Order: sequence, then structure tokens, then C-alpha cells
Amino acid sequence: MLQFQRPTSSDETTPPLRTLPVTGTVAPDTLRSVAHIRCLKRNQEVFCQDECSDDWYSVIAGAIREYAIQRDGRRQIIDVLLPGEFFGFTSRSHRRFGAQAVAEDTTIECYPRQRIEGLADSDPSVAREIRAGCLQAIERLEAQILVVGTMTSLGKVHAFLAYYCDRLASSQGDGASLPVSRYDIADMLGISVETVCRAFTELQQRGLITLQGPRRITVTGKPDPVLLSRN
Amino acid sequence: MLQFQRPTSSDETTPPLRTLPVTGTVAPDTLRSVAHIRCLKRNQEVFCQDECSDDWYSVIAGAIREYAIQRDGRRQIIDVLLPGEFFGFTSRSHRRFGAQAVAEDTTIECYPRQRIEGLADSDPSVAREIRAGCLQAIERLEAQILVVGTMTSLGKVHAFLAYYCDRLASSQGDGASLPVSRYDIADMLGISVETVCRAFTELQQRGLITLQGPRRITVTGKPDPVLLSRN
DNA sequence: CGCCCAATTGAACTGCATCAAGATTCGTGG
DNA sequence: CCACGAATCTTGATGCAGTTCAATTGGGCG
Repeated sequence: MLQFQRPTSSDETTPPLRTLPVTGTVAPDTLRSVAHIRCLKRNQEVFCQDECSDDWYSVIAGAIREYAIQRDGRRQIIDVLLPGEFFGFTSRSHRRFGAQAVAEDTTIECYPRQRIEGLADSDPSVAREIRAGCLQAIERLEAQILVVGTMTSLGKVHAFLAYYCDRLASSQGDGASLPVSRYDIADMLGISVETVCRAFTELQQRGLITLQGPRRITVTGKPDPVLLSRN
Repeated sequence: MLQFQRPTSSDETTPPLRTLPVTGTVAPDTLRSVAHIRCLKRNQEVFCQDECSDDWYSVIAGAIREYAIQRDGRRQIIDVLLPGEFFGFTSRSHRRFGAQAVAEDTTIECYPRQRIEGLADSDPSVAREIRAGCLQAIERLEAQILVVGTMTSLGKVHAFLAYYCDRLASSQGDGASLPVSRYDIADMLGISVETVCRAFTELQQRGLITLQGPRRITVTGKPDPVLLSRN
């Protein structure tokens, strides 16, 4: 499938959980020279919706969700970030979305906007690094639009699982353990929790996934375009 | 509403249609030094899905749609680009989406990937310009995810119209004329053409929009969060 | 061991897709 | 300038995927 396809990154190594980053795995030294590390508890906020800040971040360990709360109380998850990925990009001075840790002890690196932009001006490799982070963010968002816009609920859940298990695969053995809950998946795909559950059951019956526990999952089969696309 | 809100750009002036770009309105001279101009007919391709190319572009006049054709034949429009906006950002060597002109005589500026990146290395202001284009692309995509994920069909159409009329407003008098068809709107929002039409009718009856013709529209009212969000 | 939140399953309802048929607009050529 | 044809747009009727409401089970952690 095209959607939720992993970018062919030249750097597949992901630092192990709860370990300080090894030089070169996530960001080059120059980038890190202006950064500082933060360690977050589960559901702790990195920044809040409508807050005034414009710093950028990357994930070292754990997972981050960017989300918006609508007036009706509905939550939409815009993006889920895994180790090695950048987030928080904005051109405004205030936040349109909030961001919080999904997993316990999620570790992130923070880059103050002014300083990182100044650094980019003097060091082209930093500018390229930032661009690469932006482009990957764009690809994740595009992939999500594709999935949310065109697929049936079964297809959405399968595409989501395939994409995230792929991104998680390098750091884990067989069977990835999802950092996100069914509620997160629902709010990401714009469907209800119940529909997500039914999709899990259905996908398991069709032999496309295997569950070793609610959060422990293996994606075995390739998506069937006929069955998964809308009608 | 938060979604589909226009970025507070420092440069609101949009070049008039069918006129060669005036210095400084769209991209600074340094950026343009490696660019070339293309003029496209309606529905003419800028690049095709799965094609091997990675150049970047900006719209001078008219409108561009980025889209994907799914295996089942369904078309998903990822983004619609108006004058002053950048598109075609990819970190891969091949295209995940196609791009084509929406309006007749759409004019774009093309930036060869290698040369523009080289230029960015030597000129920080070019790098900043590119980042700004990326960040705006990210904001458009985020806005769309928000709309497609959480809203009822009526809300989707209203948010779409409010956003695009706002973006078009600066170059037109009162009542913007949409470059896109009902089919485009449907494929962008992931709903059927018929539902788009019914939404137009409903919005008109509620006094939220006024139609001077099928494509000539004025958005009069602010969206009612209670009526427009899902249930 | 017991509490609480996450996950699952069932039943009824509804918004939207689909199918079908007109109405309108626009481009093109006479 | 008008006439024709082909898109584009609009409205109606029916069916179904997914939501909502409700209840039960399961797992993790104190």
C-alpha cells in the first residue's frame, strides 16, 4: 500500500528506551548544542493548545501525541511521534495544538526556536536537518489524510497498525507493543472506540494481525485492497 | 474556529492572474534565480503519481491540486494550492502524489531540488524561505486533518469554504469565485459530491453562505460549533 | 485482593453513500 | 449571436457502515 508507508530513512537505528541519546543517532552534535532534554510522565504536556510558544522538538524515547480539543469536547489526534521524529513545527507564535507524552518516561529534546534558527543560518547542515524533519512531518500528515479520507474503518485501523508496527519494529523483537490506547487510535482515525475494537476483532479473524495481549500485536498480512478500501 | 484558519502571513499581496510575477511578491530574487516559470492548462499535470522527481514549486497564479488515485479508483485530494503557496515537498526521489492545474492558465514557479538546496546552503535567507513554505504546508495539512477527522459533512463543507474564501479574499472583491468543482471539494473532504451539494443548499438556507452562481460564493456567517460539529 | 480504567461485545439508530434522474452552466462551433 | 452537447450541479429514494447507548469482561496496579 502507498499510504502510511515508511520513509526510507538512511538512519534506521532508534535509541533504546530510557537511555540518553548516543551521539549521531537522532540529531547531529551541532543541533544538540542548543538543545536541552526533558523527561515526561504519562500524559504530561509538552505544550498546551493556544499556549504561546514556538519551540521545536524531537523524540528520544517513548511517544508523543499532538492533538486538538474541539469545542464539542471531541479530541482529534493530529500526529503520533516516535523516537527520531521531530514535532512542534509552527510558523505562528501560539500553538494550535497541544502535545503530551503517550508513554511513561517519554524523553524529548527541545530546541528553542530563535536559537535553532540562528544556528541554521550559520550552519547549512543544521538547516538541512530541520528541513528533513519538516519533510517527514509533511509525509506523515499526508499519509494520515489519505487514510482518514478514503478508507473504511477496517482499512483505517489496518493501515494505522501496519504503519506504526513498521516504525516500531526496529527497536523491538517480533510483535510490537503499542504505546497508544484504543481511544488514541479512535481519535487519530476519526472513528469511535467501539469501531476500533470491532476492527481489531475482524482483522484478527481474517488473519491479518495477531494479538499476544491488548497492546502486544503482530501484523502478519498485507492489506487486501479490495476488502479494505471503501466498498 | 481554529481549523482552516489562515496563517497571518506578512505578505498578503497576491499577483494578479496572467501577469508575470512582480519582484518580491512571491519569492525573493535569490530563490527565483534558479527557478523557471511554467504555464499550465486546466487539468494539466505538474508531476504524476509514482513519477521520479523531487523538485519544489510555488503557485504564481491560478490553483493546483495535489492528489492520489487509490487502487479502487477513488481520488483523494491532499492539498489545494493558491498563489503564493509552495508545494511538491518530498524527501523521496519518487512522487507519492500527482499534481495538476485546477484552473486554466495556472502559472507556477519550479525550483530544481539540487540547485535550490545548494542555494539554501549558501544563503540562509533562502533556507528560511523554504522552511516557511514547509511550515505553511504543515499547517494546511494539519487543518485538513482536523476538519476531515472531527466534523459532520455540513461542518466540513463550511470550514472548507470559509478557509478558501479567506485565502482568496485578498485578490477578489466581495464574493470569491471558487477555482474548484464540487467534485474537488468532495474528494478533498472524503465525502460524496451529492453530500457536498446538499451541504451547499443547507448552508444557504441557514444563511451562512450566499451563492451568486455555482462557483461564486460569499461566506457570511461564522460557523455554529453546536450545529456543525458531529452531533 | 479489590479497585479502576481499558477493552470488548450487543442492539438500535442515523448520517452519509449510492443509485437514479433532472436541471443548469459552459465551451465550442456554426 | 445563437444552438448544441457535455460537463457540472442538484434533488430524491433507499440501504448500510459506523455511531451511540448500554452492559460485561479483562488487565494492571495499588
